[in-house]
Amino acid sequence: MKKILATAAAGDFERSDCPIANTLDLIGDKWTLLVVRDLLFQEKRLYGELMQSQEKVRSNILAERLKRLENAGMLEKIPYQQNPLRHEYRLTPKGADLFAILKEIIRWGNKYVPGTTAPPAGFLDSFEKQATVEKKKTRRKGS
Amino acid sequence: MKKILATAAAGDFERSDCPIANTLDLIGDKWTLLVVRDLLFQEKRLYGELMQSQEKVRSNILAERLKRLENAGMLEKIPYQQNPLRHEYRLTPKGADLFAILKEIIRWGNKYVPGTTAPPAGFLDSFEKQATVEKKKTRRKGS
DNA sequence: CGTTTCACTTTCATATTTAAAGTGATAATC
DNA sequence: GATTATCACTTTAAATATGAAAGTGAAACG
Repeated sequence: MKKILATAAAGDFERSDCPIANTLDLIGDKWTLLVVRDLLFQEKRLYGELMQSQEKVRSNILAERLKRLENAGMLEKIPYQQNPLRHEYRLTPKGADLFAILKEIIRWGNKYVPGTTAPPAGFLDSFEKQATVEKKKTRRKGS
Repeated sequence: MKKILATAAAGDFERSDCPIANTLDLIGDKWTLLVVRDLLFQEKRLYGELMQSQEKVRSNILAERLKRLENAGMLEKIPYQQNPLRHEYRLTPKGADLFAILKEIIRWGNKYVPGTTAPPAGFLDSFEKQATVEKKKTRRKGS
């Protein structure tokens, strides 16, 4: 009666030993990298915040992607209160390292897809190699 | 009786103005970038060659992805003989520019997915900014 | 006690993917 | 010259994933 929740990514055997194929098995869809984008660039931490994306991700898809990212060790679910139990999501170094991929996707998109907005100058640089470092204090509650 | 073949990518309206979202609408799946990989790094040009991928792409998927890439202006289908009409596939500059994204995906995969093979040293550099330049002559048939 | 909010989960219709077989135009073999 | 093979796809049917919407449980609010 459970549901095994083993959508590849887990211990299913690989399609090949190609780093591209294996990476696509983890992030090769239309939503995963948007979640990472929000966690990384928008510094969203809560489920409700992640639901606010411009692309209107559906609740079931978001929940499933968060679970996948967590299972793959790219995301951590950290409890920050009891009653009701609530947690925040944070990228691990593995997840935050997707930054380099995201950066090139942004560059390509801005160059070839008309109408896409470019991040303000210098914006990406600020995430360059410290993406996983704590932001300011640990900042909670008050935006 | 036709089939409109308008799987997003075409003139469907966008999810947002985010370059990541828009790029994912073009390449955000498990196969498209593998096709680009073969065209770019393996220098495959024919349908039959592309079918040989380690990941065993299905014929219908390959055909559909080639069509999508072509519709999106990332790929050109160039006839090289009549009777029977045959063509080769070549990336346009837009398609070849996916190189930067691929390179970061390879880097990430090699770093975080155990068992993935890394390209030989210097291999990627040779594609750096001349990815679209004609390779050698135009080489056909032999080799 | 009744209504809200938050963080999901469930359900169900639709869309995409997988797997496998089929098709049409030649080219090669018997 | 009929049979078989090859290439480049297409079609079909079943399995899986996604999209849209409604539902759930545990507080917190009024």
